[in-house]
Amino acid sequence: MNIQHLKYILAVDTHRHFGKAAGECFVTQPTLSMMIRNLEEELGIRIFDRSRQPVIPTEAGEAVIAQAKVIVRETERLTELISELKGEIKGELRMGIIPTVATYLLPLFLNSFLKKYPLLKIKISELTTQQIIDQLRSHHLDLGILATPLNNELLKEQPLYYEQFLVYASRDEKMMRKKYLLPGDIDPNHLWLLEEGHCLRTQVLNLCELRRKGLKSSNLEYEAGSIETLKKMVDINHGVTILPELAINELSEKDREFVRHFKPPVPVREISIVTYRHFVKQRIVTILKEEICQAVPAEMLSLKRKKITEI
Amino acid sequence: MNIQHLKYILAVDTHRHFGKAAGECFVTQPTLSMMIRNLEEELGIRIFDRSRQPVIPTEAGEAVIAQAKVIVRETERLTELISELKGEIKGELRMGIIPTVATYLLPLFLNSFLKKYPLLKIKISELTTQQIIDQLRSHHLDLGILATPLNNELLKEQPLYYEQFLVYASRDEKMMRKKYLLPGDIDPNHLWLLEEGHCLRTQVLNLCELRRKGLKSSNLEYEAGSIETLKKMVDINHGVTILPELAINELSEKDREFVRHFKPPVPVREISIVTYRHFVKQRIVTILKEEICQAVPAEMLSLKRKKITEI
DNA sequence: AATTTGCATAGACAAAATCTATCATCTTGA
DNA sequence: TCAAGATGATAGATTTTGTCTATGCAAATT
Repeated sequence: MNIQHLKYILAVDTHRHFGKAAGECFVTQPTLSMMIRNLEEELGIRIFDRSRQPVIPTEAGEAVIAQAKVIVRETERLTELISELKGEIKGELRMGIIPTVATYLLPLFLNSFLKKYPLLKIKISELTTQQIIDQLRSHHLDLGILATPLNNELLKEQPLYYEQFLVYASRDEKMMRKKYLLPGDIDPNHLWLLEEGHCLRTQVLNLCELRRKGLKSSNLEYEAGSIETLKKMVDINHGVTILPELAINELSEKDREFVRHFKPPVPVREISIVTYRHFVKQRIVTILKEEICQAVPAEMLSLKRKKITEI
Repeated sequence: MNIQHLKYILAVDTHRHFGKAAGECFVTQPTLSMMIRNLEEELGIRIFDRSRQPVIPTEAGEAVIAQAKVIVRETERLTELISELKGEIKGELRMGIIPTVATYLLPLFLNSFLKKYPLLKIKISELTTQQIIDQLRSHHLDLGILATPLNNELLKEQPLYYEQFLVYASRDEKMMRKKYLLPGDIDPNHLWLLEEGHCLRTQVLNLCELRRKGLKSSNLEYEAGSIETLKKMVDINHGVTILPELAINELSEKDREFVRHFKPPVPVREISIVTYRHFVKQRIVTILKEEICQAVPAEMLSLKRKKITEI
């Protein structure tokens, strides 16, 4: 039994067809048939039932295929590891990123990063924090970029930057007369929030020490799906919202009039690269980290006069 | 790269000597040298530093060896799985068992079990509950026999039997005049306990609703290392102790005078076979379970008029 | 009945793994 | 210091394994 045998049975399992499976393995159909028959003889069990069309795995075959998948996956990890050890920056990097970071961070570094490492294929998915954690665990993602700390022993967090929360409000909000605000200055009944699932929503609730109950219900209940929408709600319907620093940087000169800072130590969210414990492409992560840290404003890299908001 | 290559590098890593490693792999030294050189060329990295004696892995080699171990281990699991699928009862079964069970349970089934399945090699270690859980997780054990429930999602528990707790006390204990006892009848200051680490100790403390504080300290502090010792302490120094049912079965006719039952529902401990989630030798476990259930008294198999004591 | 589809078989060939014999280098101790 | 021993590398022969092309056979389809 060798790894090739296992790849053959996985291909047949996938295609349920010897000819197509052979094509995927870049061998002829007789070769693949022979190899699988040899393996079945060596193991002493039948893996596929060829009497039915399309072929299906036997009951025993199902179990063997499941374990074969584990082995093939681990050999792939070995080749990734070796590529990593040789300092090669290539292959595939599957990245999960929370939406409230993605919109503003990706444009800052992605293009130059792709140009610098043309052999690296990057797959990005916008996901919630929980989805990222799940998919790191199931090996569907290599790394996540999200707000930390997560307090999960199986995950490794490498902080990237600390992003201020800022207040964006309409002119008629009382507090807008002050220069520096405290969380208590915000009227919870005028506060626009993101919809459930966004960790930014939870952080804003924590920051304002609200649990979102006992609030007066107005004639409009609306929970925004993006930061862009939050801002528009303030522009059109008045009220107040809390935006992350990178979103502010994109505002026009005129809109910045409606931004107020918190009083130091300013509340921030910690944005980190998160990987699973035994992750092998550590070098790629280091490079990615450097690239991002160069792309964001330098003052965001330190924690001076800042205070991390829990998720 | 194939599995054989990986086994070769693991052998060299183990022996730090090409000749000995070749012997372990049942090939000649030139074959092994050649294979490893081929692999190193294919991967493009040097795995062993042969300039030193004995040979040592390079830094990169250490990482490759670690991942190779994972792969080889998973292929071993595949062959175990296949053996299992073929209904063969052979190979190695590494079993962890808590001491308070081992002493009394093993003699009941082990000999006949070994005779029935001569191809099965059984390795038994007496370990604490925590050690068993750790070693199941690290794959150093295939299964554990211990008191449950453990409330651990990664582990699968298959209850074997429910073992009564019984009181063994010297004649001068007041409660010995009653026929059926309640936990409250036991004088905590006269109670002999096993040393820390035994789950039986914890269960006895739970049963008597003690946390072992606020007790008068006598001029003798002694925590026993085995049930046999507990009994002797009662015999010689008077007092009371709590023994599991199987230990009672071994007492002489005379000693049984000093045994009292609890009032129904009698407190019991649940003894189970515990395996790790993806364990493959499920059939062997089934057989073992049947064998044990035949060996213990039939009335221990049901939970009727019994109540499980938490650990 | 003829055709197509899908897997198995046979024989040839090429690649690989392994063997025996031998070499090169380094260490050790008389 | 130099021969002996230990250790790994190299060379060439041989066996084993993997793969190909060509073809066979059975079942499904037209």
